[in-house]
Amino acid sequence: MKRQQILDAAYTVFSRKGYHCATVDEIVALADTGKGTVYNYFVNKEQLFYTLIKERSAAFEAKLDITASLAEPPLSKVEKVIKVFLEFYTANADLWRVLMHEMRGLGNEEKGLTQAQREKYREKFRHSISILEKILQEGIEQGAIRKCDVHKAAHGLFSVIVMTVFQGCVGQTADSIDAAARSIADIFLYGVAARHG
Amino acid sequence: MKRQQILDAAYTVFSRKGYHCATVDEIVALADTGKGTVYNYFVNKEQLFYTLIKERSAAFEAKLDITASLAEPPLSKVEKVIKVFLEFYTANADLWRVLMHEMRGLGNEEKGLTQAQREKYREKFRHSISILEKILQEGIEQGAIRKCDVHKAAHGLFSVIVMTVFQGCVGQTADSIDAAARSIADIFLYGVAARHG
Amino acid sequence: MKRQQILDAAYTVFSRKGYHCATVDEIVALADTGKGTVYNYFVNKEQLFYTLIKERSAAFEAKLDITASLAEPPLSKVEKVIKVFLEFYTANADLWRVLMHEMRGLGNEEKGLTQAQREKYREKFRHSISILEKILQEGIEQGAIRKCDVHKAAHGLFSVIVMTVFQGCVGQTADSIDAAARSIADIFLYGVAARHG
Amino acid sequence: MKRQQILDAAYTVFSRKGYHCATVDEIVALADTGKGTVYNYFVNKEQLFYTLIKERSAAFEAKLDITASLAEPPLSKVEKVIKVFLEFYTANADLWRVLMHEMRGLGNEEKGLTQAQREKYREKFRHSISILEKILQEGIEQGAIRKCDVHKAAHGLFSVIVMTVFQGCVGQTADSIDAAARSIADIFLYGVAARHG
DNA sequence: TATGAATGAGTCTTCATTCAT
DNA sequence: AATGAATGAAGACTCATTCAT
Repeated sequence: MKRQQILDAAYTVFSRKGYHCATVDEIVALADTGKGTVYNYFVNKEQLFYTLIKERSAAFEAKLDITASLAEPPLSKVEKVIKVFLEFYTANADLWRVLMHEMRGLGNEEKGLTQAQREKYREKFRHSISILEKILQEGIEQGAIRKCDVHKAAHGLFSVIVMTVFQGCVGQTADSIDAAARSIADIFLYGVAARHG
Repeated sequence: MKRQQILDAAYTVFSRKGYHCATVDEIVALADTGKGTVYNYFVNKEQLFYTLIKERSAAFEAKLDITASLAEPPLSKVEKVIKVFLEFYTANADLWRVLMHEMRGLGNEEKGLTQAQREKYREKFRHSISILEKILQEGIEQGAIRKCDVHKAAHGLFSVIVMTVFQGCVGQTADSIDAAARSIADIFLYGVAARHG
Repeated sequence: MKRQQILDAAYTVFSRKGYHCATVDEIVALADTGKGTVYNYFVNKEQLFYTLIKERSAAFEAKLDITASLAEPPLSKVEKVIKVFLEFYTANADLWRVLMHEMRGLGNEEKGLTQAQREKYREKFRHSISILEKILQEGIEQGAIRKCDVHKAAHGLFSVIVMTVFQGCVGQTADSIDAAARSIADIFLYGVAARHG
Repeated sequence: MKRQQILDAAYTVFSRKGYHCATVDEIVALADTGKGTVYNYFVNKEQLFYTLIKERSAAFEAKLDITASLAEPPLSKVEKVIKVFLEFYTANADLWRVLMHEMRGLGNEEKGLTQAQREKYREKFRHSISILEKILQEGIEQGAIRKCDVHKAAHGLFSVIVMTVFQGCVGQTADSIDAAARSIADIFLYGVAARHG
């Protein structure tokens, strides 16, 4: 119970302040617990952050895998999977923004995240993108998507999704997410160029 | 001279460590100067960071404006402007990643950047995106680009460019940038959907 | 307990060095504690100083009020109250000298004391002097003291007391204080001029 | 010429900020000169301060000596000498307040003033007080002043003068100074006690 | 298990002083 | 003589982490 309180508080504080500006003191105050308690459940600030990310993304990753393996026409599957992404990212936009920043840090091992830790985070993103690749590849094989570098295309799609969210272009309502998913899918699939003929 | 040494060192350290983990001590060590010297030229760490951003982006912004006002077919102008973006962002990827993170309201007013300061940074991005909008709008008027929400489309394009760079998908060579620009323009303009007829 | 150790050390260091030259490091060393501990109990150096003043003067102020309200002949009450002042000021001469210096608007708002803080300190002195005024006024009403501007006279008396202490003219022994009190009272009440008649 | 500009600026800044909060930068800015120039004329901040004190008090000390050796009735000589004090101290109140504070510092030799330096300052005050003693002693010998500890009495008188000034009870006009001198002389000579008979 | 007082390494920033021009 | 860029020692304050209760 205390553990969950701490994780919830950590979610709020990390989201608001970023990894470095978030202080254990603030998390503790919000979690209504003692500072020592945090260190009973988590070995340090970094591992608290990691645990938070892991637990928050678990359900999303499961849903992503399921969506990818549905039997469905490629183009509509693309839109569906975009929606799954948007649902998760809009709900966790702030925390994930923080995560994406911290992942970079070629910084020293002392501050910021450990190199090893960072690799774990990166793996998560790679997994997500590989799902998109798989779907695109499927589409190509079925002739619904034109031949292209699926890796780059998947990356591009992922980027647009993430940026759309991070730029605050999507609301949190189901409708808003639906509309954004359609809009992204439309541009991604058909481009912005005028079609002649 | 010392001023430039400091700015160069700051570029390296901020890029590697991010704004918070970068220490003045490290910048000073790399710049091969005394700590006091930094404070002779810059009022504090934040203003050093800001100056860095401003000086690094000046040439880029000028070039962007010029490119936007060239008389040229819309579609090829899109590709050209994408190239301008890519050239700048690949050369400054790490620092801009840091900037984009700090710009978010994260962190308290004390640490991190001032609210007022952040607004200045945001203005830079707004300007870049407005250039894209202008070009797209031009394309629509000339019938080269299909009607769409230019603001959203510009945002999307900007996002793809930035993300492409930040994901490390582009090398620093002119060839690599050319290829990436073409690839982004291609997907952005024509989408990934197979064209039938 | 640590709190008291810190206050005791702060008393010594502030008394010896003055507000500005006193360093937290030195206080910490003397208090035999860690630097962070100081900041657990006091928000900053200034508030540590203020707390010190407040706690040290509390007992004195209480005693002053009591002495002022005793039923006693005015002239002997004047001597008594002078003694109360001397007892306190001789015991805290160094720290109070520091306080009186800092109270002046000297120094910028950043360093030194806040304007607001200074006002609090000044209030303490105003209170002390008003007690003297009250006693002198009483004396005038009872015909024991000749009519004069009580505010100025109280100020003058206060000044003599404080200066006597600050000039180091009084020892710490009860006898020394008694003698000084009598001497001050004598000159203040009867002047130094020879009386003819 | 530069030398005098620096001394004038130093007077202003030391008076306003106190010894420690005054910065060489500020003095230099006010003196409209270069920082190095200060160190051409004065060996360091402390010696600049000392020089300032010395030059400012020279005329006063001369006048004091003259006044003391005038052939004049003791009581009126007391009032005259009080006036000399008041004239000087009201004109230099802020700087002398600063001086009196710095003189104390039992502080370390590093910051604040040197022990040796402090002794020089103290000597100045001792001299002033000894003048008062001399006048009082003269008065006693001539029967105008009742027998008392002249050292203590001189100290007391000096204290009242200084405090009167420091408390801001005296204006800078000749009239204000005259009035204050008479008032101090009156209380000092005749006391505040009612005279019966 | 829960707590929070204690800690000190690490950070930014200031400022008197020097010295080459 | 005049200058001001360069310097670094020193100081206030923060915060993740520990450990005794």
